[in-house]
Amino acid sequence: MNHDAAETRPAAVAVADKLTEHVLGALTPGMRLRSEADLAELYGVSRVTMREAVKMLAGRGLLDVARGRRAIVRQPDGSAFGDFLTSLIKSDPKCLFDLIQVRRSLEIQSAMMAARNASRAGIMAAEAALGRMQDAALEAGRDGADAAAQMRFHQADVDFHEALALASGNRVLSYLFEGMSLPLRESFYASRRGQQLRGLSLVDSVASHAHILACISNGDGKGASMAMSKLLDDAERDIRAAYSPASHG
Amino acid sequence: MNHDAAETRPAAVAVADKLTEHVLGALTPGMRLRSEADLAELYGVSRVTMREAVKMLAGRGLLDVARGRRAIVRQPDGSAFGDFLTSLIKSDPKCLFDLIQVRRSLEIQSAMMAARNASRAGIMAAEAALGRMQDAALEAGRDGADAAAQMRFHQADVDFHEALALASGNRVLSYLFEGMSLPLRESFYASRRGQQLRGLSLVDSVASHAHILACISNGDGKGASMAMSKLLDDAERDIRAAYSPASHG
DNA sequence: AAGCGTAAAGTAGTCATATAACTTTGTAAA
DNA sequence: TTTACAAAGTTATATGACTACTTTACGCTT
Repeated sequence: MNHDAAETRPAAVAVADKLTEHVLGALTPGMRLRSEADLAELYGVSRVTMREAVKMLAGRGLLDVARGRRAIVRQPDGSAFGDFLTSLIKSDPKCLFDLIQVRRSLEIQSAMMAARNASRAGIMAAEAALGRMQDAALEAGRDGADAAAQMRFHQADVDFHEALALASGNRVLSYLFEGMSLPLRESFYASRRGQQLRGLSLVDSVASHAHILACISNGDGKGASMAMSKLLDDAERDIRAAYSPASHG
Repeated sequence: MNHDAAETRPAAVAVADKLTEHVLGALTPGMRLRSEADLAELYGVSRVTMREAVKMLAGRGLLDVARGRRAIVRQPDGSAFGDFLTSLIKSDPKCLFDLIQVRRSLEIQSAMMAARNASRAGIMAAEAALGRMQDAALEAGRDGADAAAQMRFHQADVDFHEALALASGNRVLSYLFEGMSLPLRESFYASRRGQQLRGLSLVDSVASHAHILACISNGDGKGASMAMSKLLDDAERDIRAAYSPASHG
């Protein structure tokens, strides 16, 4: 009998859906797919069509394809979300501020949950990131315009917040932060520019982060979330000041 | 000078990147791309390679491709995020609870901001969704197992929360809720099953939502966020009860 | 026996060409 | 003006060939 009753979708799309289901249902990250030729025969399409289906999955971030070797199933990560945010902000830069607000509430949640759930290893990871922040802050402090040190500071900053998300035990939170980190990098440098006019320095920022971590390791969720809230309020104020033309005379 | 110095990436990937940049930089949603043949010539690759590049962008959700008509630039929406969440939960169902917690903090943020920023039109949209919730709740109430009415209720529920996000003026929030709605649908039905054993009914849920909306239209952000927090606490409790084997005897 | 290098096989990447199927457009008839 | 239909535009799919890279296997050297 007829198996699909007038399939209207292109074969490549139909095959991509079947392949997606197979990848998600029967395969785990790191596993290799069969060769394109095998898959093409398996799904009853040509190699060209099969390749288009694979490319759609690759675009979605489900597969890693490389020359000469069979495609492998990707570990889930925040890049799909990050790509979406990047294109969104590129098409409407105002969304950067929307993102900053979203980040704020997620960070507060993250700090709260980390205080409740963090393991000793999780706290140590955050401490390590904090140490790297401190090192970079001191280096950047000696030379106010040390771009490399500022970059290291920002990376350590991101690492700190991702360590907190990891310590919270909430994987979705981790992926979200990972995805946000790239689009947010831009706003960081804007805020640094702003902070040269204003008060807060990198060293003060380290102290604020240290306070958050102290609350977390004491299991003080309320204190951690309040401290995080204040940290991000300050950061947002600096970013807005850096972007708005009103501040400087 | 030489422009690519031993290009190691496949041509399809390089072309996809260039096309992405072009789409994001020079085109707006709704615009049509040139024909594949034109693009292939423009980028100096064969039609096959060009099609693979286009398919990658389609997989990322940047383009809508259909047979016979040129590809059009998609309006940004939450589907890329939703696809990611769907595959994540499929590969690890525990992440559903992580998502529910993330949703909780975003909803609180949404309610708070809606109270501050909602226009009259935005509030009316939420009222309309609330009306549909009420209608569906009453219908479902007459027949306790009316699956169609429950489905309408859930859709209206989603509409209500998306209306709030829209009213908040934060586009990122809107996209996030849109993306979460599908993966969360599953948890809704689970909680309904739970609620047949427990107290809260659909009608009570409508009342809770109405209270939130009342706070928002009064500009009471604190009240709105507290009410939202309580609503979602109850919802999460029901969902956990429905999923855990411990509750029922 | 162990290590190494090279040949062979496996695999993804790219191309040219042909044809089918669908959409849009232009034109002529009602 | 509306409808019907033909023509052009465009995407979808297949076949076959060839290239370039990766992995594997085999035999040689040490």
